[in-house]
Amino acid sequence: MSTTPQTTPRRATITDVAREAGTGKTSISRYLNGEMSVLSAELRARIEAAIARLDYQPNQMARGLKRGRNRLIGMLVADLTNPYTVEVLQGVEAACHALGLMPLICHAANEVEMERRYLQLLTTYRVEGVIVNALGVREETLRPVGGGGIPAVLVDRSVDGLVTDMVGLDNHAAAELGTRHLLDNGFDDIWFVVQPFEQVSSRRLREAAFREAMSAQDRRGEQHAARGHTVVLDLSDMVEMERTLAELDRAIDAAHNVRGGTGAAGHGGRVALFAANAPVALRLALHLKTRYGDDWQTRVALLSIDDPDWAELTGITTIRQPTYEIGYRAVEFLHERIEGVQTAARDCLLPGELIVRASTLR
Amino acid sequence: MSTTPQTTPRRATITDVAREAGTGKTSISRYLNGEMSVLSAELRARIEAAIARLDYQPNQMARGLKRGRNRLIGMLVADLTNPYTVEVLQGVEAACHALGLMPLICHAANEVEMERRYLQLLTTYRVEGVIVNALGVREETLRPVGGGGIPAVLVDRSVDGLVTDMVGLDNHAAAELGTRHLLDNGFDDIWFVVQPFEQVSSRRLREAAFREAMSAQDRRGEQHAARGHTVVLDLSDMVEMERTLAELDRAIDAAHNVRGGTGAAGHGGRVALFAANAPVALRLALHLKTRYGDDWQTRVALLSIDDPDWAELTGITTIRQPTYEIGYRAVEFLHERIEGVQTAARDCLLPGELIVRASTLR
DNA sequence: CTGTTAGCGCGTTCAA
DNA sequence: TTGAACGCGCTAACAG
Repeated sequence: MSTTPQTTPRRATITDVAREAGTGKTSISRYLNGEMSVLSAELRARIEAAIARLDYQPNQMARGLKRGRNRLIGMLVADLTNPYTVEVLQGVEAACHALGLMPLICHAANEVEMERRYLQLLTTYRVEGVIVNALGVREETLRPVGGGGIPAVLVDRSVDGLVTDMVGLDNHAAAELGTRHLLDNGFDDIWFVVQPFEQVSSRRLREAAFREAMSAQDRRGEQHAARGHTVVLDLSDMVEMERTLAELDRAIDAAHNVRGGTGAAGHGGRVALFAANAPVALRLALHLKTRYGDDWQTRVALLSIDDPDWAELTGITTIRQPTYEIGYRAVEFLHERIEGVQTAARDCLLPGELIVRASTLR
Repeated sequence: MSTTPQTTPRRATITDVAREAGTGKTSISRYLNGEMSVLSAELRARIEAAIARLDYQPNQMARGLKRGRNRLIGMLVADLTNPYTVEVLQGVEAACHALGLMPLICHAANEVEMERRYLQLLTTYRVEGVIVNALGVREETLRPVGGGGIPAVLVDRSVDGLVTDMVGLDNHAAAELGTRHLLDNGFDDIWFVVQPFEQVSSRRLREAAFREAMSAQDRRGEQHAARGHTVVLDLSDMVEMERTLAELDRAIDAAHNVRGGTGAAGHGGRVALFAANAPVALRLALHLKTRYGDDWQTRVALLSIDDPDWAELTGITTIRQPTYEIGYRAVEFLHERIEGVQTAARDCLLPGELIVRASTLR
């Protein structure tokens, strides 16, 4: 059965259907748009038959060109590798489905240049709006978007100088939640590990909230104050990353021994790493496993924002983001803008949920 | 700085630019298409200025409508949750970039109905071709595609009765590779765990190759023959899944005790589970962890086709698919078809790579 | 070198 | 109820 795939036999157009049905294009158009009340049953039947016979499917491009709207929206994501992104996408798709929109997914693969190109492309294809979860966009890149250009909604991160709707995690509350959890469980040293801030506002916000929660603890006058540190880990630069991890190792060693411990598990200060997101957490877990072996969790506790599916398997505590809802809300916002809503730019901050697992319990 | 996002001020068209530059549309069109040699330097400068002043961006929809090609291809995927899919996507994107194509990603989220809708939509948007990695499509669904319709390339799975190019893993070799590895490492009982076959050819092929490799072992007359079993695990039906897992548990218990062992680790028959893909492997790992605790790997070995990032963390042996290349090749095939290549339908089977980790070593 | 003309496939008056 | 004619934004064929 190795038939040769044959060449495409030019699709039928509305004109073909009109001729086949022995009528004009207008009637076909009306039929397609459901204006049945304006068509005699007889003509409708003929049109139906003609369409079926020709296997006709209206050209959406042409329709869009005509009516000036194509029901297309762009979804620009920075990293599909991050489970967070895929989960948000589910919400986006569900909402689009409900609202009659069609999402075009564009994956920048963490490359700023790609991002720029896709944004350009979405613009020239005249999508009605875009949802952007981007890495390095600055205000200029998004110029054609938001304010003066097509409607835009930002997800997870805001862009300096760009006034648009934004929806994402309540980063402040989430980081505070995680930090409090670690403090309540008696950790002595906590490292907040985050990727280079760059233009990503959520990273900065999470780190700031972490530091704030750590100093709030000081002022509360707990019996012994825990120490907080921030480490910036660049996942895209192997060499730099290894260097940072080695440095972290030394610091952890020092913390383990500071309270006169022998260095064995549970004898020195208790150490926790607070990963700002799942990719960081994964990298840390892999590193810790390499360094301490399979029972690395007895030496260092790991807590992460994001709840990738391996978290359950590894038993690390996480703060799960309401990803589905984030995506859903983003589309709702965008839809309102497309429909012409003119209110001031809105922020929608959704709460994270602490999922306690074995890793952070005493 | 809570400025109100203002309404879209109608984008400039080619006519606007022509007027602004004091010339005709044709010249603008020529400029846009890089036919510089046919334009006086003076006119070109005026056009350039006009374009900049109006921030003009050509409408791709209109262009596509005119020239009959829009450089768009559809990428229909069944499940973005599966890391395999995302990895393939990377290859697809790279190839598209290189060939000047624009991939529209459509995510069916494992729903056959979604799949149908997206396929329909891609068709009506007149994409030049589609890459399909689908769940339940049958020949009818893909009718508009492949043979008589727009060019199509299948990824990972073929569809009965549909004659098109296909690219994916060499399932037979991969399953055999995994099975041989388990046999060589002295496992006594091996369960091949796979999702319901449905229309997914790769599942069937892998299972068949597993069984074949198991019986080939018999004929080789090894000192003691291992027993092979197949389990179908439906991840989408929680109740059914739990039932199947409980059954599997009992069978494993029996195997553990069969050689007079006490049931303690390492005393009975050695047991391995061979997961047909990553989602199955994850589900199995979670279950085993629940049942046996953190040291579940001392009781049961896990091997999986697909190499998700938690595999390294958990230390399970895997067979990594050449995902990037699969995606890249798929686009190359499709591109050839779009350009009119007429050869018979081709199959491209790429080899998997065995990555041995602690889980399956004696 | 440049502009005019005629569509691409479709929706929308407007008159019949 | 029906259909002819015009135009959406753009490209291509043909003059000048």
